[in-house]
Amino acid sequence: MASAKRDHLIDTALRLFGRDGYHAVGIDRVIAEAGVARMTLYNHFKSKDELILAVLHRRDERFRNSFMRQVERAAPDPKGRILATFDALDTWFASDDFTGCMFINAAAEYSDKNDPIHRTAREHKDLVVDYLRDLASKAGAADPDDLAAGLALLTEGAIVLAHVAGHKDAARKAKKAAEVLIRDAGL
Amino acid sequence: MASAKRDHLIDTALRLFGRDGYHAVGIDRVIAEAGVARMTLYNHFKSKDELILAVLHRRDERFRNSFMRQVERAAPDPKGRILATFDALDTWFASDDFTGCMFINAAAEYSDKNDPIHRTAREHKDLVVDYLRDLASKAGAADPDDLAAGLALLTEGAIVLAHVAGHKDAARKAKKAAEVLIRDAGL
DNA sequence: ATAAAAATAGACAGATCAGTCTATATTGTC
DNA sequence: GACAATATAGACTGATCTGTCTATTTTTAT
Repeated sequence: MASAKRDHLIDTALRLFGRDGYHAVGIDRVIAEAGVARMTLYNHFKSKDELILAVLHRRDERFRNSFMRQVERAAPDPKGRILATFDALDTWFASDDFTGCMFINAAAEYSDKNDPIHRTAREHKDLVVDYLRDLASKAGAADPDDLAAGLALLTEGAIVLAHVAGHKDAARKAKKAAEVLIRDAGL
Repeated sequence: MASAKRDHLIDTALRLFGRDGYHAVGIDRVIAEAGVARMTLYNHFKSKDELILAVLHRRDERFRNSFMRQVERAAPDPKGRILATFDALDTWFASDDFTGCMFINAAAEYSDKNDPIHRTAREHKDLVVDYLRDLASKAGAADPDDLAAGLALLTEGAIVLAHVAGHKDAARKAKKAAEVLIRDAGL
C-alpha cells in the first residue's frame, strides 16, 4: 500500500485541492504537478474520488496531530489548552496558504450526506468536537458536552469568518467569547 | 434588464448551484432545467461567472430579507430579536433542501480573495455581521462590536456544524451560547 | 543475473465544458 | 398590420474531463 509515488500523489493533490477545490482540479493537473504517469495514479487509486478520500484522511491526520501538538505544547492544564486552541487557529489563519478548511470545502462540493467524501468531512468535524469535549471534561466543566458544543461553534465560525470574510482577528474574537463560555461553565 | 426569462434563469441556477455546487453544474444543465435556449442565457449574462454573481446577489437579498422579517416578527425588542436569529437558523437547517450556505460554498470553490465571486461572499457575511451589530447596539450591549463578533461566530459555526457534521441541534446550541454572551454584555 | 513488479509515455474513448454563430421563429409595441 | 426586440434550435469550436489500454522501460528483490 505505502509507496513513495502514492505518498507524493496524495501530497500534490492535497495542495491542489486545498487551493483550488475538488472539481476545479483535474487528474491531468495532479499528475503533471506530481511528475507522474497517468497509470501510476490509477494503479494507486481506483478513481478521483478515492484520491480525494486519501487526501482527506491524510489531511485529517496531519491537521489534528499538529493542532493537538501545538495546544499541548502551549499549556499544561486543560483550561489553558482550551484557550490555546484559539491561538493555534490564529497561527493557521495567518499562514500564507490559508484557504479555509478542506473539510468544509469538501462538504460544499459534495453536499450529499451519504457521499463518502461528505461522510469523511463529517467524521473529521466530529473528531474535533471529541477533542474539545475531552478538554472540557478534564478541565472540570459543569457540562462538558455543552461547553464543547459552544467551543466547536466558535471554532468553526472563526474558520468561516477568517476565510470567507477575511477577518484576520477571527481567532482572537473567538478566544474572547470562549473565555466567557469557560467562565460560565464554572472554570 | 429585468426580464421573465432572466429571472427564471437566476432562480433555476440558484437551485442547481445551491444543491450541487458551482463547478459541478454546467451551463447545459442550467438551460435544460430552465427550458431556455443557450443564447438566451448568453444574451442576459456575459459568462457563467456573471450568472453566478447574479445568483449570489439574489440569494443575498432574499436570504437577508426573509431572515430579518422572521426575526422582527418573532420579537419586538432587540434582545429578543438577537435570540430569535437562532430560531430562524433552526428553521433554515430543518428545511429539506438545506445544503449549507451558498456564500461559504462559493468561497470554497473560489478561494482567490480578489475573485468577484469570493468578494460577493465576503460582502454578504459582512452585511450579516452589520445586522447583528445593529441589534447588539440597540439592545444596549456594553461593547456592541464585541457582542456582534461573538454572535457572528456562533451563527457561522452553527451553519457549518449543521451542514458538514449534520448536527441538527446546532442552532439550539448556538442559542444557548449566545445567551451567555448576551448576559456577559450586560443585557 | 534474472524474474517480477512498478512506472513510463502516449494514444484513445466518450462525455462534458464554456462560449460563439447563424438562420428561423416568436414575441411585444406602436 | 408592421417593425423591432427577443427567443429559438442546433451546429460548431477547442478545450478539458475521467478513465482505459498498450507496449516499453525502469526499478526492485531474490
